[in-house]
Amino acid sequence: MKFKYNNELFDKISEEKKSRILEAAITEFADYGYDRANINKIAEKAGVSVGSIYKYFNNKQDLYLAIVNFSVEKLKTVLNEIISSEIDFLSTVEKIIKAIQLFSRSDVYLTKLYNEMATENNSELVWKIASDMEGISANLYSSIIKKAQDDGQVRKDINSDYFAFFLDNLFILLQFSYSCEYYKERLKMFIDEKVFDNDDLLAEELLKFIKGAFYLK
Amino acid sequence: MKFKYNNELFDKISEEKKSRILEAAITEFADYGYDRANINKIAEKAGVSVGSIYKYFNNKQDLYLAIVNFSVEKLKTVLNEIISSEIDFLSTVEKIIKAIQLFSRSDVYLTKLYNEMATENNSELVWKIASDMEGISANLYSSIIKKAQDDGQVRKDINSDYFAFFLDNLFILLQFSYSCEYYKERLKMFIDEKVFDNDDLLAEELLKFIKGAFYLK
Amino acid sequence: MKFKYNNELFDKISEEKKSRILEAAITEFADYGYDRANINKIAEKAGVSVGSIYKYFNNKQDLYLAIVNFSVEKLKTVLNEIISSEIDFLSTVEKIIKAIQLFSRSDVYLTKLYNEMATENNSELVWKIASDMEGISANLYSSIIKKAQDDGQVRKDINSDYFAFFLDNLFILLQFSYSCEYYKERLKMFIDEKVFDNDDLLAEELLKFIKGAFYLK
Amino acid sequence: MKFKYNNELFDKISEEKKSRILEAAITEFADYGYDRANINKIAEKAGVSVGSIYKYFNNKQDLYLAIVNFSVEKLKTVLNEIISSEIDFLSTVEKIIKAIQLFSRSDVYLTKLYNEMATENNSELVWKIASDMEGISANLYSSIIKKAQDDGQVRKDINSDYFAFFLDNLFILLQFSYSCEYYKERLKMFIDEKVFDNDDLLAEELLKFIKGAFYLK
DNA sequence: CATGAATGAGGATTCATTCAT
DNA sequence: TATGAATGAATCCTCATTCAT
Repeated sequence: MKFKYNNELFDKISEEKKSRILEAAITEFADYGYDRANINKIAEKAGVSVGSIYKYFNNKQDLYLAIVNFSVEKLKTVLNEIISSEIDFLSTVEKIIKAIQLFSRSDVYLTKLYNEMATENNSELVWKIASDMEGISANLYSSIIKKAQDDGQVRKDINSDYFAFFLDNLFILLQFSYSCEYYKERLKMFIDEKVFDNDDLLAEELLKFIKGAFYLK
Repeated sequence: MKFKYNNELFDKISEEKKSRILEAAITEFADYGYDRANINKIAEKAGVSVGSIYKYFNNKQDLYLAIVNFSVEKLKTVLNEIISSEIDFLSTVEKIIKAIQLFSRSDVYLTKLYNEMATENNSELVWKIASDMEGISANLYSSIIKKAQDDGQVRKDINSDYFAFFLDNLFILLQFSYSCEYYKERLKMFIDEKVFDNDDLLAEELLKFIKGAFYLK
Repeated sequence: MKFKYNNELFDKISEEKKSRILEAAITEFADYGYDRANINKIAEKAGVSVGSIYKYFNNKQDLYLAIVNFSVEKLKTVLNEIISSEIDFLSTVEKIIKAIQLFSRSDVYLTKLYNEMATENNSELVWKIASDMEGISANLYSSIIKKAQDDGQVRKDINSDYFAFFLDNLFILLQFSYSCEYYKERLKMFIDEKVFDNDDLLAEELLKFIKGAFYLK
Repeated sequence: MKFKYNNELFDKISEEKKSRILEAAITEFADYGYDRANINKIAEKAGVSVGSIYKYFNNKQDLYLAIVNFSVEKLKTVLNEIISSEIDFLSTVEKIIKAIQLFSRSDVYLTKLYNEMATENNSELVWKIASDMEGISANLYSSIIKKAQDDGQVRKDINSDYFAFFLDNLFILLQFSYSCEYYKERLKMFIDEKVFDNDDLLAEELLKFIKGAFYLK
């Protein structure tokens, strides 16, 4: 299913203006959270009028959903590239971990936004967002695992859906731990202050963890 | 380190009134998030005056931190009971999983609150909260793993700190998946609508996942 | 030094609207004092929204400082006209006395405001206001006196700075005595109920007082 | 006329408790002004309960009036001592100036309070306060001047009531200039930063000013 | 279409005053 | 009489949204 949160007018403006608006919105929402984010400041940062913002998007929530959607698409692209490279399961996982580390460092705001979004209490909004992510990880991981099981790379006595879920859980918290203040502090408390200086070690241990879980020889 | 977010006056009032206020606050903060939570409504729900709330707590943030602290203590109690029961590693993990499932169902608001809290953008606040949780999971899990390694229950070629981190990640997202709207929707997408009707299956698969990761025979 | 307490937006609106807002603010602040003055009431009186007030001025204090500044400018204009008329010292003093009497009657609120302002306990605010008035009386009177000394109109065995200060003291309390409740009551007690019916007598006696002090033949 | 602003109960408590309450109130009112003064803080500072304060005084305004009254009495005592010493006019004035300088330095709060009080906008309150001060300066100065005129010390072509008023104006602003932030800044602008290091010079010049005004040979 | 000034409802916080103990 | 916990009205300020130009 595909949702559209912007009005037609937004489709017509220049790509440059579009991205100026999206970037401004992502930064503001990620920095202050949904509630404290200020539409007037977003307009100013983007160099357009508030009036225009409201011509492009019906309201604050729609603008929010639009950028969430935008960030999801960006993530999908990264993941799809990895998946389509047709390598073995473990290498795929390793690539994903590295990609998350890279992505979370460069696109901090997108991950913060994801976390912010997941906290949203408005249930209608939650449903819209969750649906929006549909298929992205759930089906993706599940099918990779099934394929790996067929190939004999992964143990067969596991439920691929549940294991896809656990795998994604590890990935999600990895992202948060690289982007969101609270989870960063938390990671430091588990390891130490210097944990962020050694991405490879973390990747290596996580891979070991996952490898064990999936019973890879 | 130990913080105290309420004023002395709060210590003096009846336990019944205390819990009325804490419950009202937890519900409000968990339902609406920090920003949209309304102190006046909390006071009304708790059956006290706003003035009293501000006699007990210096401001909205302190009230918030107080209930976070309160929920952390509640979690600690549950975990400590399990840990102190001196059983083998795998049984401990199993007990924790079951406890999370139970706790998350009964104390939905506490977990929602945790999620809400972890999203907070105010960095000073984040630091206070994170410090507050110090030792709870980080040291706890790490030491259990180390002990299990010494006992020969768990593989020795892993870094106990990192594995404690991954383990906690799985637990945290398990909690969220039972309490927070977004994560509930997400879990449904990974498995199906009926996933919440079969807690045991989820527990079983997660245990299998962790067992594999920790290389238990 | 020159301060600006309003935002640019305020400069752009119509003179009519500007003065509606300033008048409303002056009246409210002078009637109730800084603390009890109500921004919402000011907005209502001025026929604009609270939001607009806060677009024009950053906060209550800035609005207050803006009108203080405004009233100072008004006073300066009156004084400068008198000074620049190039008459002898005693005539200048006489003109100032008459001007104060006139001004205090017509612009009661400005003087009440001055008194209110001088009472302000917030020291940062006090410094801003005092600096704002810089040069208005201090340098003005002092230089007039010096010039009068050079001309032989005024005795030379006095310190012109101190005498300027004493002179201004007399002027300030004259203003208060015509505008502020307390000082009005006080004046009545010194003279009688009908003192305000005979401005000329007061002016005449004050002139006599000052004339003696400055040793004019 | 004599007013009483405290309830009978206040008369019965120990002098020590009385003065603890009055001192606390004077400090608070002078520091923060009538509006921002906090009755609960006054009670705490004085070491009594709020309930007691409200047993002793009907409300905030009455407590305020009571301390104003108290401070007036203190001033009266100082002035009466000077007046009753039966010296010549100029020496009396000199003594008063020195007394003001001394008093304003030691009892800063009383003078700040006077200024605060004089700004009060509530007209009923103003009338009460002004009446309270009745006779203190008005009649006092006027009669001294009349006596000095009879003695031939002071010129006879002046209205003693008006000149008493001008004289008191100079005294009042002298007090303010030693006690109140705004007037202190103002004095510095007339003279310089070091003006407060040389009380004698100021006294000398003021005496010169007054001497001239009163035509003393 | 774009602009950006104007709107006004909503919420955290304070503090004079009361009253049960 | 003394206490001090409880009350709740009152007010500054923000910001999503509108609409005249």
